[in-house]
Amino acid sequence: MELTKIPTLPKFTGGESREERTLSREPLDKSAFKQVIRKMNLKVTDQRLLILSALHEGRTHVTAQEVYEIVSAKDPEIGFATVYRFLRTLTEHHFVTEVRMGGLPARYEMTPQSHHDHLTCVSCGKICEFENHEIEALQEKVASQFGFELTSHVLELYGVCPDCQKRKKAKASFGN
Amino acid sequence: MELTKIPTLPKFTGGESREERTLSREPLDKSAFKQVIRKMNLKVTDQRLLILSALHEGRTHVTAQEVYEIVSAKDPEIGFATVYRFLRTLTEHHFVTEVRMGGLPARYEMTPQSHHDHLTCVSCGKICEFENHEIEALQEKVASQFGFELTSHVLELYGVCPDCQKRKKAKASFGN
DNA sequence: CTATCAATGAAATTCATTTTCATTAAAGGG
DNA sequence: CCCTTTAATGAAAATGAATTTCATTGATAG
Repeated sequence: MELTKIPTLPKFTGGESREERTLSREPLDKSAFKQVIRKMNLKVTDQRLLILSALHEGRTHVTAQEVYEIVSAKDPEIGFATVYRFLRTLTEHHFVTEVRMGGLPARYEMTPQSHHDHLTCVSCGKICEFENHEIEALQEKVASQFGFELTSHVLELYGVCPDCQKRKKAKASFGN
Repeated sequence: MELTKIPTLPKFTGGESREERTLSREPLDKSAFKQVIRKMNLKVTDQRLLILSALHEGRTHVTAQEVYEIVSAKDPEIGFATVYRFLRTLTEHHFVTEVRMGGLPARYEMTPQSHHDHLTCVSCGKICEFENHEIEALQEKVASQFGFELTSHVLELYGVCPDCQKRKKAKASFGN
């Protein structure tokens, strides 16, 4: 029986301030980014290198606007459309994954090596990532029962995080 | 062990033309719609009754634009904003469920009595509905492991439907 | 029947996203 | 290294869904 993978400290990637963890990936140098761009048959430009490094070093789940602000700090000449276009291209080539919730602006993250889904607090916006092979297996099973070849899925759980549960209880008792 | 519920005929709700099945609910009369509106502490208007009947009789997963066109046919005076506003209100009160896929316009359906998730064909847009209690149970488990109280979830599976698989194979062999 | 206040319709607005187009610059061959 | 080709860029305009505004209309309680 496969167990749900639970990190020793829940990966709360965010909080009231919408801060998220910074990624601690192995440092990818410029030439690695160039490889990525060349794999897509695109020309290597400073703008694209900047965007990739922003995605790589920055926090996960950034909006296009946020990426634009990050790269603008290093090169004020860079255009918004360039960021948008490249994010779309990266998404189409699956180097980046687009996450959309409700009608909010799309958020982007480097496509994670190990697939994960999201558990989001409806009260404060915290995002926990999780991975559950049992659920994945059942999804495959459902698809195959309908004769589908599964290509991808979106699983977003919404709930109230422990902190917000406490906060609500505190407020409730204060109110009485 | 709970089995995935599979209808005798897969509920293919759509096809190339984006047609979807019409619902065969027990006929709700006007007074039932009035009840729904009154439950929300809203005033009963002809427009709202029209919108409800369009949602009830029409196909599932309609866009606001489609609802507008349906009700326009019966009452050309009706405004787009009225449709939008009422769909939002219905959604907030959980009488209607909003489904968003990618950046496409939101689609609405009467909130299903038995919860179901969607299996969508990325090639032709067909939507199959399914229900899997094992997956639901595992979702609860994951949430509780993070200390969350689960309030809702979105599970969308994407794949290639049997028809499109055949079509692609046919095209491939024709090409050689 | 009348007053009150929500609901409506038309149009304007917002905001994310996408496209246009003139200019700039990457990459490959000489 | 220079030139040519063609893609990439940046600014601005365009698009399109969603939302809001506001003057008018109409539902409902008394």
